[in-house]
Amino acid sequence: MIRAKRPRMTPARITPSRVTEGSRGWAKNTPMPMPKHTGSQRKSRPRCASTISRGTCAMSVKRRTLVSLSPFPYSVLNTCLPSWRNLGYQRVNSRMSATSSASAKTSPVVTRIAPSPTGDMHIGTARTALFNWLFARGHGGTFLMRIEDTDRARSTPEATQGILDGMAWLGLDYDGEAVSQFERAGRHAEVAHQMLAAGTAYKCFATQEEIEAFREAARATGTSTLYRSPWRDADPSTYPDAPYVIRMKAPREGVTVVQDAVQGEVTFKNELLDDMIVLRSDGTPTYMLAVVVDDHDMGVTHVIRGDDHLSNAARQMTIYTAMGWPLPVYAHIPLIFGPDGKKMSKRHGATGVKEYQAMGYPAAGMRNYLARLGWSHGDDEFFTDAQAQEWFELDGINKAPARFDTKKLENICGQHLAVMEDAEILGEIIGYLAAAGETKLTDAQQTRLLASLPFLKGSAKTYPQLIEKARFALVDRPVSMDEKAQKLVGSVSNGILEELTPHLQSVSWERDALEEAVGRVMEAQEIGFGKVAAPLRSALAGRSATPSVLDMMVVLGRDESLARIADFMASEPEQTGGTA
RNA sequence: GGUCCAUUCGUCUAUCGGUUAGGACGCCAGGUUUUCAACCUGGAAAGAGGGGUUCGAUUCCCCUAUGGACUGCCA
Repeated sequence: MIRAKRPRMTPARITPSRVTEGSRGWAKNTPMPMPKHTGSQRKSRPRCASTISRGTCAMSVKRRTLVSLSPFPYSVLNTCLPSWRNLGYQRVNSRMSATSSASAKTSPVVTRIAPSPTGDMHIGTARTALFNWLFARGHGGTFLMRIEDTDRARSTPEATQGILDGMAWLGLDYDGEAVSQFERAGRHAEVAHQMLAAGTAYKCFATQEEIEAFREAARATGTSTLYRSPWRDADPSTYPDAPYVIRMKAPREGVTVVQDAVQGEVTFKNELLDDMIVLRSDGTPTYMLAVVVDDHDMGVTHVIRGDDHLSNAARQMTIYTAMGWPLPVYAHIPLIFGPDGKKMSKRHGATGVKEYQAMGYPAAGMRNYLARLGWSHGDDEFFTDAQAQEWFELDGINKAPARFDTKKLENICGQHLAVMEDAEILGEIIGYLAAAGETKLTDAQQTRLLASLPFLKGSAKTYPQLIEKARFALVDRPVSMDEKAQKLVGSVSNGILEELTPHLQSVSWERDALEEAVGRVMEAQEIGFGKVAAPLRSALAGRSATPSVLDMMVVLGRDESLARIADFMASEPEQTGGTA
């Protein structure tokens, strides 16, 4: 089945490939990409329309794959899926249950990835993005991108670009434009003041020094460091003429229950929740406010994020309550650990998405592995994007953190490489070489590489491995020999090749015919295939470990193959030692 | 310290009260072979510990241990 029709947002104006130093990735004061869900739009918007214009070479190849592998009619999905109907959307808070459960049943899925551009895109962020992408795409929904750059001191354009590049590499296409959270500060402040006016938030004039002093003392005496502002119920007539922050007037009694699609029902005592700051004394919003306002304004229905945000969810709910907004479905997914069970960090080697691209893992394998890390669909290990989209559900996500296992990543990558289209592989190799800072392939090298892929791709797991196997096709004459290849050369090597040459010259240059030619030498000399292959291998590739000698000759062609054999015989006139 | 979360082969996981606890990666042993891989066959390998509930617990509850997250005018 072809998923040619996919609900799309307006075509992207900012694209990963087009965002460069001069361009921040979004326009100032652009409206939020509010999803418009109508049946006709869903049916009439071709999925490829914006993707082709958006992509790099590798991307568009990937996209075509996605489309061609695509799964099932949208209508089927809506009828059989949402497990969240039973989980996240039923609010304990009776005030909200009416609105939220109603919207859960009628509104299509909208998810988002909201990374903060303060460093390289973490592999865990990539997996969170993947889960959101899979969920949205599998449900005919919308997947949005928001850059959480409200921390002006730590946010950098480079990191933003890195995120967009990482998403592009992984083939995680989002709808609409990337949204800058910082650009929306005005709207956030507006909401803060609305809550202030409504009395669900209050001005707090405590200085940072005062609060820090309080915490210091609390730590010293071992009491709670939770700050209780004296301004919570202060008479406005007593307000000083001084900078203030706006804090939520959070409930202090009872409990807040987070209905989480992954974690289940998680209860927090309200007395342990603080009156979090939503607007700083300089008038800028905090993350806690911005994330809620933006998720609401963007129409996000499902918040799938790392479980380090679980307790934040309880606190953020007070903003939803204060504004009377329906809650999204929460799904807090466990973090990824390193092989030693500790949080994935630099100590474990690569943590950045970019690094994985530079190590030469195919993106499809990366997606498959990352999806399988902490999520399962029965015993399925190897699957296409289309299958993952069809199968992905929140209740398939594990609650326990999973460890990152490079061996399994490689294995999955190898399986994907084996079934990928040659042109797609070539495109990704070009991307890999660029990411790794290696020299580009010449046109001639690309041609030979492409010709060798059909028999090479089944045995490599990563692009560096593939390139190593294709080395024979990438080098120019004269072919230099390494030590091991040298050792395979014996005193009879030249004799064998001398005898082989006329047979090769007279044969039609096809695999079977070449095999026959080798066979004639085997017969005449009464030796096995290996005996002939050894010097031939050294002559053709200059290495002891190579693809099949027959395959190599086919790829190299008659002239090049014979020339390499002639080179070999000319340069090794006095062979001695080795395995004669 | 407090709050919250987690715990099935080394690793990723299946199981949704009754199974000889299944699969995958990795590992080991064979096989195939034109070198290296790949591939094929087989094998070893698990319910953290202790209490309950139940006719019956890996599965439900409690405690302990261990690991993790949060506890900012960071996100």
